Amino acid sequence: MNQTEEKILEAAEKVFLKHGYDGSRMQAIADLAGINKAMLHYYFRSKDLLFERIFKEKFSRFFPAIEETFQLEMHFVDKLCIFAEKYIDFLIQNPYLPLFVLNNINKNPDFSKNLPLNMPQLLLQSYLEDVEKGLCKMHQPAQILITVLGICAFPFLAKPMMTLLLGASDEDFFELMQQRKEEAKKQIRILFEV
Amino acid sequence: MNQTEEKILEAAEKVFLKHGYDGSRMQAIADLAGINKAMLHYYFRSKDLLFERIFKEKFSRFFPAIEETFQLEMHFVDKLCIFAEKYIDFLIQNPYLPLFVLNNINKNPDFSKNLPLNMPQLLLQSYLEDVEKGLCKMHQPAQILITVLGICAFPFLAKPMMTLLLGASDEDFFELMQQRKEEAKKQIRILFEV
DNA sequence: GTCTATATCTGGATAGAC
DNA sequence: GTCTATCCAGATATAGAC
Repeated sequence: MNQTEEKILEAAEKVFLKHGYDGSRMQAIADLAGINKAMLHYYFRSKDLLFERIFKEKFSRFFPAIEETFQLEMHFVDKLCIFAEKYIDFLIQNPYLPLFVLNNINKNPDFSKNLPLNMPQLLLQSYLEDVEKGLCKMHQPAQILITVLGICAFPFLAKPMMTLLLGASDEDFFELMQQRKEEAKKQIRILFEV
Repeated sequence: MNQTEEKILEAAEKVFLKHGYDGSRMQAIADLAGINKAMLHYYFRSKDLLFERIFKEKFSRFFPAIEETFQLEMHFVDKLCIFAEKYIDFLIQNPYLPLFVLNNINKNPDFSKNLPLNMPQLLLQSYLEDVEKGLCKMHQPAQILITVLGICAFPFLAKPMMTLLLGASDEDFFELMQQRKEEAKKQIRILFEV
């Protein structure tokens, strides 16, 4: 991959993440990359393909490295806590990611194959073991998944609303997210630990 | 407001909510309303103004009728529970609303005036009273706000992801949301009640 | 108020020189 | 590989008849 291609990808990522597919202009990407519009087509043929390239990469990163976490030898709730902390740290670095992924996930119907579909399985298995041992409260697995992801990801989805509601600056928000890591772990323990 | 105008608004709402501003076509709105494209401009001048009309209405409804709930005479946690149940019911009727509002909230910078900015105040006041009485656990108010809204709204933001991850149908999802009401109340009590 | 026809412009994509 | 110039479809918006 040469330098021009990389510059394009970098620019496309920024523009698409901020404005979405429909709101993005090839001209804007070219300008940001400091090259000509024709180059975009030379390297990626079409807007569609360029977008798909960006989306697939972002999508795969949105589904966090949950597998490695859940293969560790520890209690289910401890795994959830480790996951939450790592995930929030990741989202602090990529605050636009959740909204971008959720907006576009339904547009391309053939992304199922990229999905870590064993993720719910891994989670479920680890969960059931600890329920049996009496280490973990009984919940509906789907609700646990929603709840934990929500605790971590919702603040980033709601960032513009929150800064407005609370009259907070960007710095305030990121400070709040630093604290959110401890808050998340506390909540997870209260909710799921026996 | 005559019948044509209403049909347009109805159609515009559906199209904008589903495709967003950039992804929506005036032609699509006209088709859905069963009228001509020119009529849209006759009644609303431009796409921008039509969109703004829809967004403002949706935006004001996204901020739930929290005021009336929080003026009731009861404990803070009970208020949260009532709010959660009402709000999830509302979102079941308007599942696209959260994503739509969060996507566009940053685009129009002058919506601050429409904001129920006394909402955090009302919440805070009720909260502090009960903390003092020892009825409610100590938390950071901003974290409470994020958490409660997240418990209710995140599932709807994540709907496409969830149905994909869980291999669920639309019916399954709405069934899950019905159960979410009880789950939400349970979680709120565990998290915030002494 | 409602329609058809049309003007105008924007933006993705291509041709072709270098 | 990189650029300039250009094509062309599609979208908003308007003109003008009825």
